[in-house]
Amino acid sequence: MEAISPSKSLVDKTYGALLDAICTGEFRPGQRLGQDEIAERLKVSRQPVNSAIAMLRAQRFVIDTGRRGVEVAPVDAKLFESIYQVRGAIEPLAVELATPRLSPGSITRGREIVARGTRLMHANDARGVLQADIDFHTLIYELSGNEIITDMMQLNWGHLRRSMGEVLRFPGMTLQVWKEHKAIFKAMSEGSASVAADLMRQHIVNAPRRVASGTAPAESSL
Amino acid sequence: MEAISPSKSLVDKTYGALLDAICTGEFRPGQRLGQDEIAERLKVSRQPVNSAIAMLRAQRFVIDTGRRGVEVAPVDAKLFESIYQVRGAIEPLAVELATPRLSPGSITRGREIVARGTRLMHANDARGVLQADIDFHTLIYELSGNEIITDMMQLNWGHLRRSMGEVLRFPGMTLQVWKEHKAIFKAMSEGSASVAADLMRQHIVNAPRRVASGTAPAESSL
DNA sequence: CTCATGAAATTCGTATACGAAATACGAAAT
DNA sequence: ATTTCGTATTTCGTATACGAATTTCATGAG
Repeated sequence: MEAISPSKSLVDKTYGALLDAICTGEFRPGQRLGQDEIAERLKVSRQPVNSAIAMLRAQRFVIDTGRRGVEVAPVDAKLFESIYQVRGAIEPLAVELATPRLSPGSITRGREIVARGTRLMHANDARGVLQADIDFHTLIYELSGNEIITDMMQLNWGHLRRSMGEVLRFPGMTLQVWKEHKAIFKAMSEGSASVAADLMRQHIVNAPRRVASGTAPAESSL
Repeated sequence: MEAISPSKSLVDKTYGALLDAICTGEFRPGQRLGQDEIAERLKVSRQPVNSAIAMLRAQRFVIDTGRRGVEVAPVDAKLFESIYQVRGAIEPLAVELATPRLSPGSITRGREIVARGTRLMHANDARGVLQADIDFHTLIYELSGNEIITDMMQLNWGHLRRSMGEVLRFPGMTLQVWKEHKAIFKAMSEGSASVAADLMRQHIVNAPRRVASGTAPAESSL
């Protein structure tokens, strides 16, 4: 027998809906979030909306205006940089931990994700590519067996998706990304933990440069 | 004129009270948390309690029983290990980032914390020493200028405080800790970022061993 | 005596209600 | 015309109310 209907609470569903709207850019940075309006749109009462907003505030997806209510946090270049500094430390660790724990099944899964990402990239499906990117890294987090990494990075990907939203219009620039993903996973499959970790380190160093050059070639970058 | 009373919301105050009770061990692991009971004790309605519990659940301080309500999450050795794996990657990074940003004022603050920790340790004030430990590392997080690090580690310290609660009865074992803190901060003050980072790395490697040997000398450790 | 069954009591999730605080708007005074 | 003050309206935070689901306890059958 299986558990029936996960049927999450309205708070969780509201939280998910708001987070998604923020990350996809449906809610613009700086936009004010009115509880009544959200409650009406999602067909729930204000109570779950209030709880969800409290969680989003604790995670810096919305900020207090000091006055009344909250607004969507700005897409902060400084936050983006902070996340990549952290990723530079965490992702190689995740690779190191995950490599000796790879099972045949997870190797298959990883290859599938890489194949899917590569295919969607050639199909210019930017949104699908981003999802595959998230899936690839999340697989490694989970294989690491370190739930703190999984939790932390899931939050961070929420912030990253916001920044990436601006980048989605520049497909093709992710070509190199999936070559690197493939190389990383190959090294992991062969049990070369430290090699894979180094490749991942370089991958994370390269990533923000690609984003910066893709979005604002003239700017001084970050 | 100054701004008066920040006057946090009841949700925040309730969250803080519950988190504190969990971290200090006033609420034992596995203990069921009834909303009515908490609301009555804190003299608030169930509504802020409900919101606060939703946040604590998202942060794994309480877990769903699958049945009714939530209970305090067990103090998990696996979680403890996970946090130290993450700290091993993050703390040296924080030191690297913080070192070139040290101001004369922050150097003074750091020395004060080290002096206080050392003093309280000799006074066998275990709780004060733990607070100084948190203060020391938090200072570095903040000096790093990376708000992601600050946020992540503040959550992790919540979990760590729970494990440490068991260790507080073994003062004296922290003697080496404050020698290392002093050395780390000395290297930082001299601008030797990589040296300080290496010292921090070693500090984090040593820490869980001290805890394990202090609490359960017979056990196989973690 | 043990286990199953059902009703009563708890307790949670969510909706609604209410009071307080802030904003918006208009009128009056300079 | 601009600014200032007062009032009306909006909106949030919190309290209370209500329905659903689960637990508990008692009663009865095996």
